[in-house]
Amino acid sequence: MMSNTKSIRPTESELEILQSLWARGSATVREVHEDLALTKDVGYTTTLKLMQIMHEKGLVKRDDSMRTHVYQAAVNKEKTQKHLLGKMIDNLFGGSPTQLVIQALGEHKASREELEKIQALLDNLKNQ
Amino acid sequence: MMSNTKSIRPTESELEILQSLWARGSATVREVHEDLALTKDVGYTTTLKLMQIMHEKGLVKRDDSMRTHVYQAAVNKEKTQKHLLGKMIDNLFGGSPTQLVIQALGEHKASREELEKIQALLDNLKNQ
DNA sequence: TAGGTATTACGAAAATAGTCGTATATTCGG
DNA sequence: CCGAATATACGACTATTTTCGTAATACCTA
Repeated sequence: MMSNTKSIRPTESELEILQSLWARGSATVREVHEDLALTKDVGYTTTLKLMQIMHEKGLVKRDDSMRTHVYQAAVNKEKTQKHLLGKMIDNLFGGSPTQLVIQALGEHKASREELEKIQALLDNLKNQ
Repeated sequence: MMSNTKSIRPTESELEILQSLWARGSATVREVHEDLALTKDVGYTTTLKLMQIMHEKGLVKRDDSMRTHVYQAAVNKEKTQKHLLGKMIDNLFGGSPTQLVIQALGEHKASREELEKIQALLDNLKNQ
């Protein structure tokens, strides 16, 4: 194996698009654009252009056998999360994932249900 | 109160410099540059220029009463961490801090001691 | 004190991101 | 069949970030 050594470096805007694609599975430019338009004011052709660039970069795949192309993320969501999380841990938390977790838990509220989920994971880690 | 509504947006390079300043407390351009030079290949005047720009932006303070200026971070480390963490949660984890915590815990090993620290925090959150 | 070294200031180039207008092609309703 | 709506391609422009060369100045030391 050992295929994905190349570093994943989506930009801010590219991440927004990837989120839409991850959520939808596959989508047209228009659909993605409608997602983006919910939170920011941007032109359709801008979204189109970005997705074309992402296609060149290999961040997305597309089926262009139809007039309306259908896109999919070409990078795995969890891998990307892992990658960028690792970068943030290095860049901002002096390499300590724990520090990051503490900050995240301390600052951003989680529901009881979510806390239980984390507890379960934690138990699991402790029994190893 | 209510002073810091302005958004903290250090770039990648600026973050590297901030890390050096946070670690050192205060430092000259040369010292910061030596830190950066450990991990990347960049010219001295580049570091200088960046720090000058950061000064204009208000990301760093400096004492220029001496010929050799002495810099300090002007933004709080924890605040910056929080801010960027929040952005990452939005951009990459669909707004769920729990997802981020789970990824971080799952992927990056923590020592037993660190797990205990997280457990303590978690207990605390649960009793509220 | 003269010459080499270190420091800051500054301008400008190079690289990267994000924006959109316009041209062209396709589809679809009436 | 025609016109409106919708899609892609593509170039160009703007803004931001990163890079560094060069000049001016201060410092140090032999």
